[in-house]
Amino acid sequence: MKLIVDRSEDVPTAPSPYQASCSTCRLSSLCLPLALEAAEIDVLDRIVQRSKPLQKGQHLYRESEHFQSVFAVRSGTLKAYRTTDNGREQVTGFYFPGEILGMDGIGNNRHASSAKALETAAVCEIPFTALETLSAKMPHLQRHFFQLMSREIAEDQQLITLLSKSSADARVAALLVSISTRNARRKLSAIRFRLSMSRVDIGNYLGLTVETVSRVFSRMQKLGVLCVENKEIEILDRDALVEMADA
Amino acid sequence: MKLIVDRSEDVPTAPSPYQASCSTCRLSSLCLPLALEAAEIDVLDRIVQRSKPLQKGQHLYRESEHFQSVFAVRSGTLKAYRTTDNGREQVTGFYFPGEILGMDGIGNNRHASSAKALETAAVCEIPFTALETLSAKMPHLQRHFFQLMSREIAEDQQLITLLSKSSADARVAALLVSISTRNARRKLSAIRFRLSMSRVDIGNYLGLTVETVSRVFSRMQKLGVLCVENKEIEILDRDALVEMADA
DNA sequence: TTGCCTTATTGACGCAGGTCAACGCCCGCG
DNA sequence: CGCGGGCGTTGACCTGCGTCAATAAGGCAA
Repeated sequence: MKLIVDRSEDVPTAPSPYQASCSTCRLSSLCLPLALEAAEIDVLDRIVQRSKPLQKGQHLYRESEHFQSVFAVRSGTLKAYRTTDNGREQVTGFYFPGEILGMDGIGNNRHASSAKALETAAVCEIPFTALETLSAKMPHLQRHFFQLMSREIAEDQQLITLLSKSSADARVAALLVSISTRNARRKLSAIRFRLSMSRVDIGNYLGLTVETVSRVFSRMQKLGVLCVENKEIEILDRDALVEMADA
Repeated sequence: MKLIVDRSEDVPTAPSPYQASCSTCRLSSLCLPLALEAAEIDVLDRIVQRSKPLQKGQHLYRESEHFQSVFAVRSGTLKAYRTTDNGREQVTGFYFPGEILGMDGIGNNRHASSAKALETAAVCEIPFTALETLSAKMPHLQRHFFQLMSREIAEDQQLITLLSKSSADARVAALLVSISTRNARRKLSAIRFRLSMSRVDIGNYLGLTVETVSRVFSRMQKLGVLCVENKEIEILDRDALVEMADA
C-alpha cells in the first residue's frame, strides 16, 4: 500500500543545484518569506544558503556548538533533542518542511539542542547576523521573526501542558493531531501519512516509553480511531482524536 | 524568624511616582537595558511605562486578550498560566524582578497565557510596536530582545525535559535550584528565601499534586537537605539539591 | 482575642504507566 | 535467498504518584 510521502520540493531549473530561490519555493507561504514583498524576498534570498541534503541520521548541528545560523526545512523531517546532565535524551521537537529550527541557540551563541535528520532532508541555512542586519532594515522581516520565535515559545508551553497534565492517550492523540494539521498546511493529506520518526522518538518526545506508545496505538486501532500499519497512519475518526487530545 | 523578602525597588526621587528611569533602576543589568549604552537607555526609557503596583491576585493580562506590550518585573513575583480546553490550569512560569514576560503574545497578537501577581508587584510596561521601531534603529536592543526570546525557548525546553523525564524529587529540587540561582543574580540570598507561590502553584507548574510536593519537602527536610518552615526555605545542602535535580 | 477559611501535612489505598521479558516482523546485507 | 539485527508489539508484574480523607496550622477580619 502506497501512502503519502513528503519529499523533494526541488525545482529543476535552478541556478543553485538544489533550489532556485525563495520566490519560487512552494513553501514560501509558510516560511520566512511570509509577509514579505517580492523585492524584499529577493534581498532575503541573497543571504540564504542552500546546501546538499542531509542523509538520515546525519546531524545539522549539535548541542553547545557555536551558533551561527537558523535553518528552514525544505524537505524531509528533523528532530531536535537535548542531552540531560545524567546522559538521557529529550526530544524537544520535530520539524517539517516550511518550519524553522535552531532559534534556541540565539540566546547565548551556542546551540541549546542538537538537530538530526530522521530521513533524507534538505534545509536552507540562514546566517543569523545577516538576518539581524536585514531585519533592522525590513520591518516586516523583523516582525515576522519575532513572531516565529514567539510561536515557538507558545508551542513549547503547549507541550509543557501536555506533559504536565495529560494521559498517555491524550499525548499521542495530540501529537497525531499536530502532525495532521501541519500536513494540511503543506497541502498534504491530513488523514493519511507516514510517521518519519520511530516509536522511540515519539515516546521520548511525549515522555512515555516505547511500550506505552505501542499500546496506545493498538488501543486506538481497536477503537476504530486509527489505522496503524507500521509507520503508515490513517486517521479514521479525527473528531474522536481531537477529543482524546484534551482529556 | 525574619527572612529575606524581595520588595520595593522604589527610588524616591522620581519624576514618575513609581520609578525614576531605566538608568537609575538597579535591575538594569538584568533587564532590557543590558548591553545598551547610556544614550540608548535614555531612548528606551522614553517608551517604558510605569504604573501603579498590582495587588496580590490581580491580573496583568489575560489569555487571548489583545497583545500590546511585554512587561518587565520591577518588584514582587508573577505567575504565567494557561487554561486548557478541558478547563484545567497549567502554570507555565514564575517571573521575578528583572525578568520579562508576555513574549508569548507576539506570535499572533493575543496573549497565549494569563499573568497574575502572586504578591504585591510592580511592572514596567514596554509597548511592543515602540520596541520594534526602536529595535530597528538600535542593533544592540534588537539583538538583546532576540536573545531574551531565545532564552525563554531554551528554558521552556528545560522544563519540558524536567516534566518528561524526572521524578517528583528531581522536579522540586530543580525548581528550588532555579529560584536560588535567580535570587543570586539579584544579589539576594541563594540559600534562604521565601516562596511567593503556593504549594498548589508549585505542583501545577511541576506537574505534581499538592500532596506530592508537600511530601517531597518533608522528605528533603528529613534528609537534611532543606529546612522548610511554611513558605520560608533554607537550603542546607545545595550540592545534594543539585544532585537530586538531575536524577 | 475568637472564629472562619484557606493552605499545608500526613496516611491509606489504587491505578496508569514503567519495567522486564519474550517474541515476531521487517529490512538491509552478504 | 537466507540471515541477523533493529524495531515494534504484547503480556505479566511492580511502583511512584494520584486520589481520597482526615487533621493541623496559618492568616485575616472583626
